[in-house]
Amino acid sequence: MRNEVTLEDVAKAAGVHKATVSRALNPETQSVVNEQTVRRIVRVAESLGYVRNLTARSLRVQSTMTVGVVIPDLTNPIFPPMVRGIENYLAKHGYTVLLADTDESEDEEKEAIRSLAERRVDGFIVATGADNHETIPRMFDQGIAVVLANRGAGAVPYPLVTGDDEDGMRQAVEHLHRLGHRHIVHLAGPENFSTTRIRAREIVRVCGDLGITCDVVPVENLRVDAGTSAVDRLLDQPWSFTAIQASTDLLALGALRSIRAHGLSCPGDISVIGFNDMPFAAEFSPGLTSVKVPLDEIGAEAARLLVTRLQEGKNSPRVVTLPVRLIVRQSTGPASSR
Amino acid sequence: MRNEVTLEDVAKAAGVHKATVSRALNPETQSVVNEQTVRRIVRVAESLGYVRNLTARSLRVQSTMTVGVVIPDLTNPIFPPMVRGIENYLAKHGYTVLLADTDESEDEEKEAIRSLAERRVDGFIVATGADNHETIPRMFDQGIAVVLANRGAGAVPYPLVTGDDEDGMRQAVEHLHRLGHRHIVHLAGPENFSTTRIRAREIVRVCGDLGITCDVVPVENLRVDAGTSAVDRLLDQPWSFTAIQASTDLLALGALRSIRAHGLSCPGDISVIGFNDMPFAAEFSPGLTSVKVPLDEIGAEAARLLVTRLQEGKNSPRVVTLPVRLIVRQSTGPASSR
DNA sequence: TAAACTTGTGCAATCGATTGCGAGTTGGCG
DNA sequence: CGCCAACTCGCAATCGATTGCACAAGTTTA
Repeated sequence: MRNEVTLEDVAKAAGVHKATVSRALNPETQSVVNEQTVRRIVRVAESLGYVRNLTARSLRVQSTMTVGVVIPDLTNPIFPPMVRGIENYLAKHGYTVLLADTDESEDEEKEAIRSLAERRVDGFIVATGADNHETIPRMFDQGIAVVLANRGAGAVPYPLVTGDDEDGMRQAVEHLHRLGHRHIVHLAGPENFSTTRIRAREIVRVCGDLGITCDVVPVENLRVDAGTSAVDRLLDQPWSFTAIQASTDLLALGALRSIRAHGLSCPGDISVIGFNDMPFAAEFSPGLTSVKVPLDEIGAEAARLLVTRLQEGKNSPRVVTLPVRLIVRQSTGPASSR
Repeated sequence: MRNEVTLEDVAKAAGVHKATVSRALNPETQSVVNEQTVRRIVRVAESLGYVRNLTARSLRVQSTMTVGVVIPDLTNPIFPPMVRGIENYLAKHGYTVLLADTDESEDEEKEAIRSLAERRVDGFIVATGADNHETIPRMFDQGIAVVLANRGAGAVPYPLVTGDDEDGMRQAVEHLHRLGHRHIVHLAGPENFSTTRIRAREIVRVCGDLGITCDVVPVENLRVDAGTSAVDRLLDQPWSFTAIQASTDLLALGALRSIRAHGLSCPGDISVIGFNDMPFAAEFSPGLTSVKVPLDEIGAEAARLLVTRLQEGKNSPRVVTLPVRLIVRQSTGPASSR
C-alpha cells in the first residue's frame, strides 16, 4: 500500500551496493561517486519511484530536520502570521514544522512538548511562555534547543524574539496625549505573561512622564469576551476616562463592542487603541488604531536563531527586539470634553 | 546535549532486558509483564528521564503517527479554524500534524508533499485541491491515504469534506430576493477550484429560478485586492446591480473597500454578502452578511475520516457535506431604487 | 508423578539509511 | 616495470525500539 521502494531495491536494480546509492542520491556525497553511475542510479531511482525514508535517516544521523512550534491557539489571529514566518524560513533550510496548540493550559503544553520531544524534533519555537510554567526551565536543563517567540518565560536564558513593547507603548500614549487625552484606561492581560506585564508597566511609566492619569484594569485572559466584560464593568459605573489602551487587539475589540453596546461612540465618546495590529484590524468598525508588531518577522527571526543554533551550535543573543510602529486609524480622536 | 537515555539504559538500570522495558512501557503489552517489574521499570525510566524515541519506533512499526496537512496559506483566515479542528481531533488519537503551506503554487505543493512523504506521514489532509494539479491523482495511484478538505481535486476518488455550497448559495440568494434585489453580481473565484466553481454554478441556477439577473464576474485569485479591483472595474462604468455576492469573504471585503472608495454606501447603495463567515466578519464595517461554513467541523471530520481509514483500512464515503447557515448582518439591506 | 499449561523474560532479527574503513582498479610518473 | 595516488565502490556496524519465538520456572491437571 505504501511506498516500499528502498535503497536496497534501487541498488539491486542499478547493479550496485546500497551504500553507493545512498551516496549518489545525497548532494553532499555525490562527488565521490562516478558521474556515470550517479546518472544511472538517479534514473533507476526515479523510474522506481524511490522516495527517501527520513525516518530511517533520522535514526542514523540523530537529526530529524523538524522543529516543534508550540503556540497557545492558532485561531488567535496574531499566530498565523508568526507561524507563516517561521515556516517560510525553515522550509528554505530543509526543516518542516510540527505544530501544537496548548490553549494556554500548562498541562496541554507539557503534553505537547513531550509529544514533540518523542518525535525527536531538532528544536523548539515556543510562544506559550509564562513565568510560572516549569516546562521550559526543565528543557533548558536538558540542553534542548529552544527559541522563545513573543513571550518570555521567566528567567530562562533562552533567546527571546519580540516586538519593542516599550517603544510601542510610548508611541501609543504620545498619540493619545497629542489628541488631548489626560485620563486613560489600560486593559492589562494576565500578570504571568511577560508581554502583557511589560506593556502595563510601560504605559504607567510613560503616562507618568506625560502627566496622564492611567488606570490599569486587569483582564483575566486575552479573549474578546473578557475585554468586553471588563469594559462593561467600567461603563456601568460613573467613569471619567476618555480613551482605552488595550494590551491586545482582541481586548480592544472587546472594548469596541462594549462601547457600542452602551450606546456610546468610538472615538466620539471614547478612543480605543490596540496592540499588535492583527490582520483585518483595519476593517473593524471603526478601523482600529493599533501598534503594528511585525509578527511574521518575529517568526522568521525566531526560526533564524534556532537554525543557527542547530547548525553552528552557538547560542544567540539573549533577546532580539524588533521595531514597531503606531498605525493610526479611526478608533482614536480628540478627547471628548465631559 | 540531547536526551540520550535509551531503552537499553533503562533496562540495565532496572536489571532486565530491553525487550522487557519496551513491553512494560507500552500500555498495549504491559499486561504480559509482571506487575512488580512494571512498577520498577516505570520508576527507573522516570528517574532517568527516559523519553521514548518515536523515530526508532516508526522505523520498526512502519507508522509515524503524524499526518501531513497541506493548505494554501495559513494567513487566509479560513484555515486556522480548520487546522485547529484537525489538530484537536488528531491529538486525541495520538497523531501530530506536520504543516505545510503552498501559496497556491503547484510546484510548492509538490515540494511540500514530497517533503512530508519523505518523513513518512501516515496520511494527508489536503486543502489545496485544484482540478488541474497532477500531484493528488498520482498519490492515489500510489495508494497513499488522503482526505480532501474544502476543495475537491478533479476526478480523484478521495473522500472530500466540504460545506454545503449549494444550500448556502440558495440561502444567500433567497435572502437578497426577499430584500427586493433583482440584479446582482457574483464575484467568482478561479475556475479550477471546485468550491468557487460550484458556487458560481449554483448562484446562476438559483437566480434563474427566482427570476434574478446575475452577472458572474471572474476574479483571478482569492485575495482582497483582487476583489477590490474587480469591483473597481464594475463601478468605474455605468452599473445597475444592487447587490454583490462574493465567492469568499475576502473578496467581499475587497468589494466593501471598493464601494467605500467610490463614495457609495453599503448597504444603502449596494448590498454585499460573503461566503465562509471568516472569523471577525462580524466586526467589519458594516458587519458582513455571510454564509457560515463550519470550518472547524470540516477539519475535525476530515481528520476523523483519515483516522478511520488509517486504523480500519476501509475507505470512507466519497463526499461529506456539512450544513451551512446564512448569518445576516449589516452589509445587506433593501434594494436601492436607482 | 509426569504431562500440559501459564507466566515472565530473554534472544535476536528487523525496520532503512548512513558512513568509516578498506580493497580493487586505473593511470601517471620516475 | 614498479610504486603510489586518486577514484570508485562494497562491507558491515550502527541508530533505538519492537516482536515472534524460545525457554525457564512455577502451577494445574490427569
